[in-house]
Amino acid sequence: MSEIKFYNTFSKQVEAFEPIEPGKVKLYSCGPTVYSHPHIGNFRSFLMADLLKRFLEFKGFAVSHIMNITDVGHLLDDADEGADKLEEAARREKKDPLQIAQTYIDSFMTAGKLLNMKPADSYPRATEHIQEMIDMVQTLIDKGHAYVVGHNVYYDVTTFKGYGKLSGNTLDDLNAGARIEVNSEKRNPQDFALWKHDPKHIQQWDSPWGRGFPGWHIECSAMSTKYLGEQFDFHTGGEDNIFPHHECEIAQSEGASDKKWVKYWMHGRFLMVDGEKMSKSKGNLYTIQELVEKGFKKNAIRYALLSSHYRQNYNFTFDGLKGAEQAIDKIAQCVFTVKEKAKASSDTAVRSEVTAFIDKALAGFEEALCDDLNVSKALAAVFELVKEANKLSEISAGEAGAIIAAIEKIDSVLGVLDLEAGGDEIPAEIMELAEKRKQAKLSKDWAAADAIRDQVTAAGYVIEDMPKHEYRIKKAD
RNA sequence: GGCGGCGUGGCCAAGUGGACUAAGGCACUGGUUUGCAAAACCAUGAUUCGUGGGUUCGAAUCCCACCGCCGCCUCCA
Repeated sequence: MSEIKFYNTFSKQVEAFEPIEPGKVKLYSCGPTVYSHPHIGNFRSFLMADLLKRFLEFKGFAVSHIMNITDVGHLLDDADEGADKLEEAARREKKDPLQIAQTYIDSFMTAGKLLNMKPADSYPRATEHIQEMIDMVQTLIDKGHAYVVGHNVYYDVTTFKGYGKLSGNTLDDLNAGARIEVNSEKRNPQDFALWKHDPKHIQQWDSPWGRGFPGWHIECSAMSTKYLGEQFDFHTGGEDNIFPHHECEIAQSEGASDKKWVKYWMHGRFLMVDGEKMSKSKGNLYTIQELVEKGFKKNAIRYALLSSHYRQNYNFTFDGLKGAEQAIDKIAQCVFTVKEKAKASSDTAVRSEVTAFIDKALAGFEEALCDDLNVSKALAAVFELVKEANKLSEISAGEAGAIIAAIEKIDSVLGVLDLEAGGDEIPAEIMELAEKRKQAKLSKDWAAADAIRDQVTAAGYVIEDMPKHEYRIKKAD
């Protein structure tokens, strides 16, 4: 049994995985900021966390998973000026910020369901944890990590010796970069806000420092501590979160607790579309719902976003999505065929060569994922299994059961097959046509059979013939 | 300017010093099968891993240079 290894952004190395508490894993994922519909890029990062979680569960760990919802806007820039995005959206759509947030939370949840993401144990919302944030800010002030200027509170980065360790930035480098407009209130240009006062802000709360709103890093520190404790195993996010967001979170959490906070940091690389960076101006910012409306299968979207390594830029294309549909169908087809072939059998015996290729595939699958979630390699093992299974001309009931159990086990991690749903939903009239065609074929009326097939094709379905006049109907791509 | 990543067959992608005479998927072509298709199976495709040097008995894998692409350096998954 190979050991589980993950690349840790903090150490910049692949490390052997050892949970803090045996058998248990605590996982925190940076979730959506709900001022717009989440897009495929956001979901690539969320799906990385989903894959990690499903794999750890596959390996028998009890996983506690928390994903925050950022429903309070961030400042646009560190000069602490400008509108925040949630409030901008609220003004644009002439709605209350919380209404805006709810709209996009719903959108996020819908898309997550379409992508067959396992729900987190809890989705804490920033606006419901203001008190926890205030408490943590107070602790940081008491410990000398933070200071108050008027109605604002800042974190003094020079008081935290590890600042910059995650991102590789040093205070000097950041100084040299100096894109930062110097805010004269701060002791150091790199200091970041923990609590801000701004009368223009719509969302405001009372605090010991006056009415205001929390800085945009404190929510993750406060909420993760509340739900997972002062130390936990994994923190995931997109690569852009590394700096400043996660760097600042470490300074806050470790500054407040004086304990090593997160054991493994995992960050997904950005997704590109047609070789270009995704952006609104290029019009290549797709949402999951849009792709489903375009007729792409939700499982194919999941497969596509998941099928390349999370530390690799993934290039999203419609051709790639088509390919993903084909690839999933190959596995689904195999399951169907195996069941069909074993239908008449009541033999529970399993030949040793069948056991052998099943075991080999499962071992290969598991070993690949143990290696820092090498999905591409894991998928190769799956397709070897499919190929071997397809080669069998006779399959006993026992063998079919073993093959399908293996594929189910694999899909508990991949989550792309809809095994319990049994494939596409087929309308009754299409089922009738298929049955008529079968009768036509039995009476060797090929012209009638072909005419019916054309009719079915025109309706957007495909009939695939099986041995003994059986058939499978599926939606056309 | 500082830091980091990538470039493998038509497309996606694994492999990071020796059984690589380079997985797997998609697409293509030929064959088997089929009433004809589809699906499935078999076969075929990189003398080669961005380009040029170098190290080594041996390099896709290490080093140097160059070219191209991507990310971070206080909005961003």
